[in-house]
Amino acid sequence: MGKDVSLYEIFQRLFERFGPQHWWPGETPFEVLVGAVLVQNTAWSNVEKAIERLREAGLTNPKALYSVPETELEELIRPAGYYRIKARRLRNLLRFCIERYGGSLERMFRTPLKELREELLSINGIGPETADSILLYAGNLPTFVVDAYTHRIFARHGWVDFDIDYHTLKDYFESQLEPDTALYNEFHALLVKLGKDYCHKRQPRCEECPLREYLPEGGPYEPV
DNA sequence: TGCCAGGCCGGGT
DNA sequence: ACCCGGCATGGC
Repeated sequence: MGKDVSLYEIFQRLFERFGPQHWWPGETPFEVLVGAVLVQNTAWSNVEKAIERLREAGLTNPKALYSVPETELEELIRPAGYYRIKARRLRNLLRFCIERYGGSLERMFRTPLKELREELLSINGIGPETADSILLYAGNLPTFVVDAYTHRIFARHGWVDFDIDYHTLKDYFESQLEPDTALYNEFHALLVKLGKDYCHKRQPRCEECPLREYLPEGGPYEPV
């Protein structure tokens, strides 16, 4: 796997082209945590509207947000889509933060990475990408975030199989890269930028893609 | 108009 | 152990 491509080289290409992305687009660790749930299979533009409503309502910490009745929370986050299931998932996460860490994210993120990751994954509604996004972007802990863009970009180049699972791809990145929070943060952000601009699901625009020289003969691979 | 977006869960084979 | 439908809004 990986076909002798250097991830550092790929990172360098992307960074030269796009520059620093200053991710995650959230002002505080709490907003990042909330955004990680709201963005599940959803465009970020929709999530922004929901976060803005929470901010306007002064719901800026776990206890405050958990005190909001579920049906009211549903209406607040409605622009983010899947609003009923996301309200439930968000409350599952908030309850965990409150019951386990007294509502202090600072305390929560002092927990050893592997241990906290397992705890997050045990919450209904928190899968591997949401957990890793919270750990990396809210907690500054060195865990690599894999998402649909990462998978699509790497599979289309033939660097990994289309049917690779989340943890195998994650482990591939972490085995090739030093455990560096800033690097993981920037790399994932750059992959999302590349994905949005050049690697859409239906119509990739390889002509101007910064990785075009790595394309396989005959264009990008497709799922079998 | 229809397709897509920074997933995840639960029920059915 | 897979496989698949459901969840929902907003932008192009």
